[in-house]
Amino acid sequence: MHTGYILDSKFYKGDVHKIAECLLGKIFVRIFNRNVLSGKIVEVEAYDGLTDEASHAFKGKTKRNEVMFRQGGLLYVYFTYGMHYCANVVTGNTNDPKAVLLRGIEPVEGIGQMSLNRFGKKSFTQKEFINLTNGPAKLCKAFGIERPENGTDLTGDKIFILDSPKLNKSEIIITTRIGINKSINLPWRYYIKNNPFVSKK
DNA sequence: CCACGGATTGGCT
DNA sequence: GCCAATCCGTGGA
Repeated sequence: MHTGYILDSKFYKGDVHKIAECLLGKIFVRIFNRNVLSGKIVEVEAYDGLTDEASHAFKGKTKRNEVMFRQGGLLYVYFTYGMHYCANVVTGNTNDPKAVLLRGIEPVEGIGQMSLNRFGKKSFTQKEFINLTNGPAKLCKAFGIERPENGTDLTGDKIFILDSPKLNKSEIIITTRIGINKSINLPWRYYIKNNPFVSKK
């Protein structure tokens, strides 16, 4: 099944930017109805509720964003555009609202189930394969992540991330975030060069 | 109370 | 490239 250790609470307590970059190449795992769904993280963005106007937490704690204000190592799931869920890894300590948005994952295990979740059918074309998880809302759909998963402890046994060797600097692109209107010049987006499951160039 | 827009996606021009 | 879909949080009257 898997190799590598489950990332522990210490990992998630660190600096959000370092964690964002470190998460590239690691394996995101969800146990879904007894099935193992997993994939390699290939694209992320960092959000800092204290200094970053684009962060959901910038204006303070609300019912929606309260998970971001808790300890690092939880999953922050939010609902947007009336139909989509997106998932973040919460980092840092209590009342230090920082998180890493998962924007692209390369499927590894449970691909048939992911297709079922995403398209309502088990088989898929080559084009649909890329389309399974190359976006923040797409990957949530494929992994079956919705409102009940908000606040899930990533050091538990339902959703967790497996360690993997550190990537080479030359494999990583660092650039500005996408889909936002504020703090648009911060270079807080990280992705793996040439990976087809990155949402956009 | 109402209007507006969103860390997106997919379909159509 | 443009825009509708569709819920919900936020802000102003």
